[in-house]
Amino acid sequence: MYQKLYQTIGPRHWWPADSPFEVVVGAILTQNTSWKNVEKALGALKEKNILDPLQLYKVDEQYLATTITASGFFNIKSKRIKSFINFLFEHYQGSLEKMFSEKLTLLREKLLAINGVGPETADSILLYAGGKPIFVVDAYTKRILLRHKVISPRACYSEIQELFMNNLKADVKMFNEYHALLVYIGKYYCKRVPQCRSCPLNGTRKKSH
DNA sequence: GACCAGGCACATC
DNA sequence: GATGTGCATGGT
Repeated sequence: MYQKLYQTIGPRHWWPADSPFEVVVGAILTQNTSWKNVEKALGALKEKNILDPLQLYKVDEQYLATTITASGFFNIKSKRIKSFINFLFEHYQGSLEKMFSEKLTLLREKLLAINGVGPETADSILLYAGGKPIFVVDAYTKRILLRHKVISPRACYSEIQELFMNNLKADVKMFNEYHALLVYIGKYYCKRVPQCRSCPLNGTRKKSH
């Protein structure tokens, strides 16, 4: 799959960001959110000159929330960005470089312990900001593998991640491109299946309001 | 107006 | 442990 994708589409030059720190913030902002909206929020942070560890450490959580409204879930994401920043200062004097000098498995555990950082966010940070050999699994990855009947609908994150990592050599460049290519084709060719409006099973889920 | 987007935490059973 | 739900904006 990787060879075919890479040969036909070519390198994706991921992650789209000017710095490793921007990758970290983007990884939190993009949780269940389209990248277009994330770009707006990142632009607003740059506009206010607060897209760096120290500025975000000093900034008020409420002010941060109003700055990133375009990305949606802004109250919760403001809290999550603050959680990460506090972690960064508490353990690494606000330095991403120091953070990434930590042993990979230990750092992953520490990242997962931060409120608001789950497996995909942690792995995105490790691979795309830290250049660590870890495979990122996202909604597109799961959906594509599901359509190709490579995994079961019940497959969990670690199960899918191990499928890649146990069968491929730990190559940062390849992991980077592979995931980026999956997202690229997923956006165009592997959309969610539309629900059938007339199906009586629809509407069983309560509408939020 | 409904549906969707590069998740995650938490309540409830 | 599994399942359901809130979080929210902007594009189609």
